[in-house]
Amino acid sequence: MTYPTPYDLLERLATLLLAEERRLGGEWALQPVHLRVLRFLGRANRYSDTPAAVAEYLGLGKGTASQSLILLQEKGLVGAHPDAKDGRKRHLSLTALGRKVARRTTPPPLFRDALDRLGEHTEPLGASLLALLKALQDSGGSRAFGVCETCAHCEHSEGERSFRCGLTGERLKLRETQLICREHTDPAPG
Amino acid sequence: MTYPTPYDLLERLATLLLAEERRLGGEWALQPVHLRVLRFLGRANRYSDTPAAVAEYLGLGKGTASQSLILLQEKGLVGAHPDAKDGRKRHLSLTALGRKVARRTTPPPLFRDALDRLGEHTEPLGASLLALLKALQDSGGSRAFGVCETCAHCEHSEGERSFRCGLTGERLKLRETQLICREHTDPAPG
DNA sequence: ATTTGTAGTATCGACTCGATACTACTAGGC
DNA sequence: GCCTAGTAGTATCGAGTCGATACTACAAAT
Repeated sequence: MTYPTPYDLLERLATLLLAEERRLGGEWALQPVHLRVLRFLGRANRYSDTPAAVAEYLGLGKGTASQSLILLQEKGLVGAHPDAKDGRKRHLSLTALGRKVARRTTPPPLFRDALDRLGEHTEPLGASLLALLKALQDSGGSRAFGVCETCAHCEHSEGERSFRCGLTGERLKLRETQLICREHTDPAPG
Repeated sequence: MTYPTPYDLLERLATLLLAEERRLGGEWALQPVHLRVLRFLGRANRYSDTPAAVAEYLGLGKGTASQSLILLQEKGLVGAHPDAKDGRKRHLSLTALGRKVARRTTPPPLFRDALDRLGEHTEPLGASLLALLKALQDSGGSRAFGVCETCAHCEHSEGERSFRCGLTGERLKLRETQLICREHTDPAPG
Protein backbone atom coordinates (compact mmCIF):
# COMPACT_ATOMS: atom_id res chain seq x y z
CA MET A 1 0.00 0.00 0.00
CA THR A 2 1.29 3.42 -0.93
CA TYR A 3 1.22 6.40 1.40
CA PRO A 4 -0.94 8.31 1.51
CA THR A 5 -3.93 6.14 0.60
CA PRO A 6 -6.80 7.53 -1.48
CA TYR A 7 -8.87 7.67 1.70
CA ASP A 8 -6.18 9.67 3.47
CA LEU A 9 -6.20 12.16 0.65
CA LEU A 10 -9.95 12.39 0.51
CA GLU A 11 -10.20 13.03 4.22
CA ARG A 12 -7.47 15.65 4.07
CA LEU A 13 -9.13 17.43 1.18
CA ALA A 14 -12.47 17.34 2.99
CA THR A 15 -10.82 18.92 6.03
CA LEU A 16 -9.17 21.62 3.95
CA LEU A 17 -12.45 22.35 2.17
CA LEU A 18 -14.28 22.66 5.47
CA ALA A 19 -11.62 25.01 6.84
CA GLU A 20 -11.79 27.11 3.70
CA GLU A 21 -15.58 27.28 3.88
CA ARG A 22 -15.33 28.36 7.50
CA ARG A 23 -12.85 31.08 6.67
CA LEU A 24 -14.81 32.29 3.67
CA GLY A 25 -18.22 32.06 5.30
CA GLY A 26 -16.93 34.07 8.22
CA GLU A 27 -16.94 37.16 6.03
CA TRP A 28 -20.73 36.97 5.98
CA ALA A 29 -21.04 35.40 9.44
CA LEU A 30 -22.06 32.12 7.83
CA GLN A 31 -21.15 28.57 8.80
CA PRO A 32 -19.89 25.98 6.34
CA VAL A 33 -23.25 24.27 6.31
CA HIS A 34 -24.90 27.53 5.25
CA LEU A 35 -22.71 27.78 2.18
CA ARG A 36 -23.59 24.23 1.23
CA VAL A 37 -27.27 24.97 1.64
CA LEU A 38 -26.99 28.03 -0.58
CA ARG A 39 -25.07 26.09 -3.18
CA PHE A 40 -27.64 23.30 -3.16
CA LEU A 41 -30.64 25.60 -3.40
CA GLY A 42 -29.08 27.42 -6.33
CA ARG A 43 -29.08 24.17 -8.28
CA ALA A 44 -32.14 22.30 -6.98
CA ASN A 45 -35.17 21.69 -9.20
CA ARG A 46 -38.79 22.11 -8.21
CA TYR A 47 -38.94 18.68 -6.57
CA SER A 48 -35.85 19.34 -4.50
CA ASP A 49 -36.06 22.92 -3.23
CA THR A 50 -37.72 22.02 0.06
CA PRO A 51 -36.46 21.76 3.65
CA ALA A 52 -36.80 17.98 3.51
CA ALA A 53 -34.57 17.76 0.43
CA VAL A 54 -31.97 20.03 2.00
CA ALA A 55 -31.89 17.80 5.06
CA GLU A 56 -31.53 14.69 2.95
CA TYR A 57 -28.85 16.17 0.72
CA LEU A 58 -26.74 17.24 3.69
CA GLY A 59 -27.42 14.12 5.73
CA LEU A 60 -29.05 16.05 8.56
CA GLY A 61 -32.26 15.68 10.54
CA LYS A 62 -35.18 17.77 9.32
CA GLY A 63 -35.20 19.76 12.54
CA THR A 64 -31.59 20.78 12.10
CA ALA A 65 -32.13 21.75 8.49
CA SER A 66 -35.22 23.73 9.41
CA GLN A 67 -33.29 25.73 11.97
CA SER A 68 -30.48 26.64 9.59
CA LEU A 69 -33.00 27.57 6.92
CA ILE A 70 -34.82 29.89 9.29
CA LEU A 71 -31.53 31.64 9.98
CA LEU A 72 -30.81 31.97 6.26
CA GLN A 73 -34.28 33.43 5.72
CA GLU A 74 -33.78 35.93 8.54
CA LYS A 75 -30.53 37.00 6.92
CA GLY A 76 -32.36 37.56 3.64
CA LEU A 77 -30.39 34.97 1.70
CA VAL A 78 -33.23 32.53 1.14
CA GLY A 79 -36.88 33.06 0.34
CA ALA A 80 -39.79 30.66 0.73
CA HIS A 81 -43.25 30.28 -0.69
CA PRO A 82 -45.91 27.59 -0.19
CA ASP A 83 -46.61 24.83 -2.67
CA ALA A 84 -49.71 25.36 -4.79
CA LYS A 85 -51.03 21.83 -4.41
CA ASP A 86 -49.57 20.49 -1.18
CA GLY A 87 -50.18 22.71 1.80
CA ARG A 88 -47.44 21.06 3.82
CA LYS A 89 -44.60 21.84 1.46
CA ARG A 90 -42.57 25.00 1.20
CA HIS A 91 -40.40 25.85 -1.80
CA LEU A 92 -37.14 27.63 -1.11
CA SER A 93 -35.19 29.88 -3.43
CA LEU A 94 -32.13 32.08 -3.29
CA THR A 95 -32.65 35.82 -3.06
CA ALA A 96 -30.46 38.12 -5.13
CA LEU A 97 -28.20 38.44 -2.10
CA GLY A 98 -28.18 34.67 -1.63
CA ARG A 99 -27.12 34.16 -5.24
CA LYS A 100 -24.38 36.71 -4.82
CA VAL A 101 -22.98 35.04 -1.73
CA ALA A 102 -23.20 31.61 -3.35
CA ARG A 103 -21.38 32.87 -6.42
CA ARG A 104 -18.60 34.47 -4.40
CA THR A 105 -17.97 31.53 -2.12
CA THR A 106 -18.09 28.49 -4.39
CA PRO A 107 -15.73 27.19 -5.41
CA PRO A 108 -13.58 28.77 -2.71
CA PRO A 109 -10.78 30.75 -4.41
CA LEU A 110 -8.13 28.42 -3.06
CA PHE A 111 -9.82 25.43 -4.66
CA ARG A 112 -10.65 27.26 -7.85
CA ASP A 113 -7.00 28.20 -8.27
CA ALA A 114 -5.75 24.72 -7.52
CA LEU A 115 -8.24 23.09 -9.88
CA ASP A 116 -7.36 25.56 -12.62
CA ARG A 117 -3.71 24.73 -12.23
CA LEU A 118 -4.34 21.00 -12.47
CA GLY A 119 -3.89 20.77 -16.23
CA GLU A 120 -3.95 17.25 -17.59
CA HIS A 121 -4.90 15.89 -14.18
CA THR A 122 -8.33 17.56 -14.40
CA GLU A 123 -9.99 14.97 -16.57
CA PRO A 124 -8.84 11.85 -14.65
CA LEU A 125 -9.73 13.60 -11.40
CA GLY A 126 -13.31 14.14 -12.53
CA ALA A 127 -13.57 10.61 -13.83
CA SER A 128 -12.22 8.98 -10.67
CA LEU A 129 -14.32 11.11 -8.36
CA LEU A 130 -17.41 10.25 -10.37
CA ALA A 131 -16.54 6.57 -10.18
CA LEU A 132 -16.11 6.85 -6.43
CA LEU A 133 -19.41 8.66 -6.01
CA LYS A 134 -21.21 5.99 -8.01
CA ALA A 135 -19.54 3.28 -5.94
CA LEU A 136 -20.73 5.00 -2.79
CA GLN A 137 -24.26 5.09 -4.09
CA ASP A 138 -24.08 1.41 -4.99
CA SER A 139 -22.87 0.64 -1.48
CA GLY A 140 -26.39 1.38 -0.38
CA GLY A 141 -25.71 4.81 0.96
CA SER A 142 -27.43 7.88 -0.20
CA ARG A 143 -29.56 9.08 -3.04
CA ALA A 144 -27.76 10.17 -6.18
CA PHE A 145 -28.92 13.80 -6.28
CA GLY A 146 -27.92 13.80 -9.92
CA VAL A 147 -28.90 16.26 -12.60
CA CYS A 148 -32.40 15.71 -14.01
CA GLU A 149 -31.11 15.45 -17.59
CA THR A 150 -29.25 12.22 -16.81
CA CYS A 151 -32.15 10.57 -14.98
CA ALA A 152 -33.89 7.39 -16.08
CA HIS A 153 -37.25 9.17 -15.76
CA CYS A 154 -36.32 12.08 -18.00
CA GLU A 155 -38.13 11.85 -21.35
CA HIS A 156 -37.23 14.01 -24.29
CA SER A 157 -40.51 14.67 -26.08
CA GLU A 158 -41.02 14.71 -29.84
CA GLY A 159 -41.17 18.45 -30.19
CA GLU A 160 -37.43 18.74 -29.44
CA ARG A 161 -38.05 21.65 -27.10
CA SER A 162 -40.06 19.82 -24.46
CA PHE A 163 -39.00 17.47 -21.67
CA ARG A 164 -41.12 15.42 -19.33
CA CYS A 165 -40.47 13.64 -16.02
CA GLY A 166 -41.76 10.08 -16.23
CA LEU A 167 -42.16 9.94 -12.46
CA THR A 168 -44.41 12.93 -11.99
CA GLY A 169 -45.68 13.23 -15.53
CA GLU A 170 -44.95 16.94 -15.50
CA ARG A 171 -43.40 18.97 -18.26
CA LEU A 172 -39.97 20.46 -17.68
CA LYS A 173 -38.18 23.34 -19.31
CA LEU A 174 -34.73 22.77 -20.76
CA ARG A 175 -33.17 24.78 -17.98
CA GLU A 176 -34.88 22.69 -15.35
CA THR A 177 -33.35 19.51 -16.68
CA GLN A 178 -29.92 20.82 -15.69
CA LEU A 179 -30.84 21.10 -12.02
CA ILE A 180 -30.36 18.63 -9.19
CA CYS A 181 -33.25 16.28 -8.42
CA ARG A 182 -33.69 14.27 -5.24
CA GLU A 183 -35.63 11.65 -7.20
CA HIS A 184 -32.76 11.11 -9.60
CA THR A 185 -32.37 7.51 -10.71
CA ASP A 186 -29.42 6.23 -12.70
CA PRO A 187 -30.44 4.69 -16.02
CA ALA A 188 -30.00 0.93 -16.28
CA PRO A 189 -26.59 0.16 -17.81
CA GLY A 190 -26.63 -0.57 -21.53
CA MET B 1 -17.80 22.16 -19.14
CA THR B 2 -19.15 18.79 -18.15
CA TYR B 3 -21.61 18.23 -15.32
CA PRO B 4 -20.83 17.61 -12.60
CA THR B 5 -17.53 19.48 -12.34
CA PRO B 6 -14.65 18.08 -10.28
CA TYR B 7 -15.43 20.65 -7.63
CA ASP B 8 -19.07 19.57 -7.49
CA LEU B 9 -17.94 16.01 -6.93
CA LEU B 10 -15.41 16.95 -4.31
CA GLU B 11 -17.93 18.98 -2.37
CA ARG B 12 -20.49 16.19 -2.58
CA LEU B 13 -18.00 13.61 -1.37
CA ALA B 14 -16.95 15.88 1.47
CA THR B 15 -20.59 16.22 2.50
CA LEU B 16 -21.14 12.47 2.36
CA LEU B 17 -18.00 11.85 4.38
CA LEU B 18 -19.08 14.33 7.02
CA ALA B 19 -22.52 12.75 7.25
CA GLU B 20 -20.98 9.30 7.56
CA GLU B 21 -18.60 10.49 10.27
CA ARG B 22 -21.52 11.99 12.14
CA ARG B 23 -23.50 8.77 11.90
CA LEU B 24 -20.54 6.62 12.90
CA GLY B 25 -19.29 8.90 15.65
CA GLY B 26 -22.76 8.99 17.15
CA GLU B 27 -22.25 5.43 18.34
CA TRP B 28 -19.63 6.72 20.77
CA ALA B 29 -21.24 10.14 21.22
CA LEU B 30 -18.43 11.70 19.20
CA GLN B 31 -18.57 14.53 16.66
CA PRO B 32 -16.94 14.34 13.22
CA VAL B 33 -14.12 16.58 14.39
CA HIS B 34 -13.35 14.14 17.21
CA LEU B 35 -12.84 11.30 14.77
CA ARG B 36 -10.49 13.45 12.73
CA VAL B 37 -8.52 14.36 15.83
CA LEU B 38 -8.19 10.69 16.78
CA ARG B 39 -7.13 9.77 13.29
CA PHE B 40 -4.54 12.55 13.23
CA LEU B 41 -3.09 11.74 16.64
CA GLY B 42 -2.74 8.09 15.67
CA ARG B 43 -0.40 9.12 12.87
CA ALA B 44 1.36 12.22 14.20
CA ASN B 45 5.06 12.16 15.01
CA ARG B 46 6.70 13.67 18.07
CA TYR B 47 6.80 17.15 16.57
CA SER B 48 3.11 17.05 15.70
CA ASP B 49 1.29 15.43 18.60
CA THR B 50 0.47 18.69 20.36
CA PRO B 51 -2.70 20.78 20.67
CA ALA B 52 -1.19 23.43 18.41
CA ALA B 53 -0.54 20.91 15.64
CA VAL B 54 -4.06 19.51 15.93
CA ALA B 55 -5.47 23.01 15.56
CA GLU B 56 -3.31 23.72 12.55
CA TYR B 57 -4.08 20.40 10.88
CA LEU B 58 -7.82 20.89 11.25
CA GLY B 59 -7.76 24.60 10.45
CA LEU B 60 -9.16 25.59 13.83
CA GLY B 61 -8.22 28.13 16.46
CA LYS B 62 -6.11 26.83 19.31
CA GLY B 63 -8.87 27.53 21.80
CA THR B 64 -11.33 25.40 19.88
CA ALA B 65 -8.85 22.56 19.54
CA SER B 66 -8.01 22.74 23.23
CA GLN B 67 -11.66 22.39 24.15
CA SER B 68 -12.24 19.33 21.99
CA LEU B 69 -9.05 17.75 23.28
CA ILE B 70 -10.15 18.23 26.88
CA LEU B 71 -13.37 16.41 26.05
CA LEU B 72 -11.47 13.56 24.41
CA GLN B 73 -9.24 13.29 27.48
CA GLU B 74 -12.26 13.22 29.78
CA LYS B 75 -13.69 10.40 27.71
CA GLY B 76 -10.44 8.48 28.08
CA LEU B 77 -9.64 8.42 24.37
CA VAL B 78 -6.58 10.66 24.50
CA GLY B 79 -3.76 10.93 27.00
CA ALA B 80 -1.31 13.78 27.55
CA HIS B 81 2.09 14.21 29.09
CA PRO B 82 4.37 17.23 29.33
CA ASP B 83 7.38 17.77 27.09
CA ALA B 84 10.71 16.98 28.72
CA LYS B 85 12.50 20.09 27.47
CA ASP B 86 9.78 22.69 26.84
CA GLY B 87 7.49 23.26 29.79
CA ARG B 88 4.81 24.84 27.62
CA LYS B 89 4.23 21.88 25.36
CA ARG B 90 2.02 18.88 25.95
CA HIS B 91 2.31 15.68 23.93
CA LEU B 92 -0.91 13.85 23.14
CA SER B 93 -1.36 10.17 22.42
CA LEU B 94 -4.21 7.75 21.85
CA THR B 95 -5.19 5.47 24.68
CA ALA B 96 -6.01 1.83 23.93
CA LEU B 97 -9.65 2.85 23.72
CA GLY B 98 -8.79 5.77 21.46
CA ARG B 99 -6.91 3.48 19.10
CA LYS B 100 -9.84 1.09 19.05
CA VAL B 101 -12.33 3.82 18.17
CA ALA B 102 -10.00 5.23 15.52
CA ARG B 103 -9.55 1.81 13.97
CA ARG B 104 -13.27 1.11 13.88
CA THR B 105 -14.30 4.43 12.40
CA THR B 106 -11.75 5.13 9.70
CA PRO B 107 -12.23 4.64 6.91
CA PRO B 108 -15.98 4.58 7.47
CA PRO B 109 -17.34 1.23 6.23
CA LEU B 110 -19.28 2.89 3.44
CA PHE B 111 -16.13 4.49 2.06
CA ARG B 112 -14.02 1.42 2.63
CA ASP B 113 -16.47 -0.66 0.62
CA ALA B 114 -16.72 1.86 -2.17
CA LEU B 115 -12.93 2.27 -2.41
CA ASP B 116 -12.47 -1.49 -2.44
CA ARG B 117 -14.92 -1.82 -5.28
CA LEU B 118 -13.15 0.84 -7.33
CA GLY B 119 -10.84 -1.56 -9.15
CA GLU B 120 -8.78 0.03 -11.88
CA HIS B 121 -10.01 3.48 -10.85
CA THR B 122 -8.09 3.27 -7.58
CA GLU B 123 -4.70 4.20 -8.92
CA PRO B 124 -5.77 7.25 -10.97
CA LEU B 125 -7.92 8.38 -8.05
CA GLY B 126 -4.93 8.41 -5.73
CA ALA B 127 -2.77 10.13 -8.30
CA SER B 128 -5.28 12.87 -9.09
CA LEU B 129 -6.10 13.54 -5.46
CA LEU B 130 -2.42 13.82 -4.67
CA ALA B 131 -1.97 16.23 -7.56
CA LEU B 132 -4.88 18.32 -6.28
CA LEU B 133 -3.50 18.35 -2.75
CA LYS B 134 -0.11 19.50 -4.00
CA ALA B 135 -1.76 22.19 -6.10
CA LEU B 136 -3.64 23.40 -3.02
CA GLN B 137 -0.41 23.61 -1.08
CA ASP B 138 1.22 25.53 -3.90
CA SER B 139 -1.70 27.95 -3.91
CA GLY B 140 -0.30 29.25 -0.66
CA GLY B 141 -2.76 27.52 1.57
CA SER B 142 -1.80 25.15 4.26
CA ARG B 143 1.16 23.17 5.42
CA ALA B 144 1.71 19.82 3.75
CA PHE B 145 1.43 17.59 6.83
CA GLY B 146 3.21 14.93 4.82
CA VAL B 147 4.88 11.81 6.05
CA CYS B 148 8.36 12.39 7.52
CA GLU B 149 9.96 9.86 5.18
CA THR B 150 9.21 12.04 2.14
CA CYS B 151 10.44 15.28 3.69
CA ALA B 152 13.35 17.32 2.41
CA HIS B 153 14.82 17.37 5.91
CA CYS B 154 14.79 13.60 6.34
CA GLU B 155 18.32 12.19 6.15
CA HIS B 156 19.01 8.50 5.84
CA SER B 157 22.21 7.94 7.81
CA GLU B 158 25.06 5.70 6.80
CA GLY B 159 24.24 2.88 9.21
CA GLU B 160 21.15 1.96 7.12
CA ARG B 161 19.07 1.63 10.27
CA SER B 162 19.19 5.22 11.42
CA PHE B 163 17.35 8.33 10.23
CA ARG B 164 17.85 11.94 11.18
CA CYS B 165 15.77 15.08 10.85
CA GLY B 166 17.89 17.85 9.34
CA LEU B 167 15.66 20.50 10.89
CA THR B 168 15.92 19.43 14.52
CA GLY B 169 19.06 17.34 14.26
CA GLU B 170 17.36 14.54 16.16
CA ARG B 171 17.55 10.86 15.42
CA LEU B 172 14.39 9.10 14.29
CA LYS B 173 13.39 5.48 14.34
CA LEU B 174 12.23 3.86 11.13
CA ARG B 175 8.66 3.72 12.40
CA GLU B 176 8.71 7.44 13.18
CA THR B 177 9.56 8.32 9.61
CA GLN B 178 6.19 6.95 8.52
CA LEU B 179 4.25 9.40 10.68
CA ILE B 180 2.82 12.78 9.83
CA CYS B 181 4.97 15.84 10.54
CA ARG B 182 3.77 19.43 10.72
CA GLU B 183 7.20 20.60 9.61
CA HIS B 184 7.07 18.53 6.44
CA THR B 185 8.67 20.22 3.43
CA ASP B 186 8.44 18.90 -0.10
CA PRO B 187 11.85 18.18 -1.62
CA ALA B 188 12.91 20.50 -4.43
CA PRO B 189 11.93 18.96 -7.79
CA GLY B 190 14.68 17.08 -9.58
C1' DA C 1 16.46 41.44 33.00
C1' DT C 2 13.28 42.88 30.14
C1' DT C 3 10.86 42.18 26.18
C1' DT C 4 8.74 39.54 22.78
C1' DG C 5 6.84 35.44 21.21
C1' DT C 6 4.80 30.74 21.73
C1' DA C 7 1.81 26.92 24.04
C1' DG C 8 -2.03 26.20 26.19
C1' DT C 9 -6.43 27.03 29.01
C1' DA C 10 -10.80 29.57 30.47
C1' DT C 11 -14.91 31.86 29.35
C1' DC C 12 -18.65 33.87 26.56
C1' DG C 13 -22.03 34.09 22.85
C1' DA C 14 -23.79 32.43 18.38
C1' DC C 15 -24.75 28.44 16.13
C1' DT C 16 -25.10 23.25 14.83
C1' DC C 17 -27.02 19.04 15.71
C1' DG C 18 -29.97 15.04 17.45
C1' DA C 19 -33.97 13.94 19.99
C1' DT C 20 -38.40 14.72 21.09
C1' DA C 21 -42.73 16.61 20.80
C1' DC C 22 -45.82 19.12 18.40
C1' DT C 23 -49.01 21.18 14.39
C1' DA C 24 -50.77 20.98 9.79
C1' DC C 25 -51.79 18.76 5.91
C1' DT C 26 -52.31 14.56 2.60
C1' DA C 27 -53.49 10.08 1.16
C1' DG C 28 -55.33 5.57 1.66
C1' DG C 29 -58.51 2.57 3.32
C1' DC C 30 -63.38 1.71 4.51
C1' DG D 1 -67.91 10.98 3.61
C1' DC D 2 -64.58 9.61 7.91
C1' DC D 3 -60.81 7.80 10.34
C1' DT D 4 -56.00 6.35 10.26
C1' DA D 5 -51.41 6.52 8.73
C1' DG D 6 -47.96 8.87 6.97
C1' DT D 7 -45.41 13.17 5.47
C1' DA D 8 -43.70 18.24 5.84
C1' DG D 9 -42.36 21.33 8.73
C1' DT D 10 -41.54 23.96 13.23
C1' DA D 11 -40.40 24.52 18.35
C1' DT D 12 -37.60 23.50 22.16
C1' DC D 13 -33.82 21.53 24.93
C1' DG D 14 -29.16 20.01 25.98
C1' DA D 15 -24.45 18.87 24.47
C1' DG D 16 -20.97 20.41 21.82
C1' DT D 17 -18.26 23.33 18.11
C1' DC D 18 -16.26 27.46 17.02
C1' DG D 19 -14.19 32.30 17.05
C1' DA D 20 -12.85 35.97 19.98
C1' DT D 21 -10.87 37.55 23.86
C1' DA D 22 -8.35 37.39 27.88
C1' DC D 23 -5.42 35.06 30.65
C1' DT D 24 -1.20 32.06 32.61
C1' DA D 25 3.11 29.84 31.95
C1' DC D 26 7.21 29.24 29.80
C1' DA D 27 11.02 30.16 26.18
C1' DA D 28 14.07 32.79 23.44
C1' DA D 29 16.17 36.90 22.05
C1' DT D 30 17.99 41.22 22.94
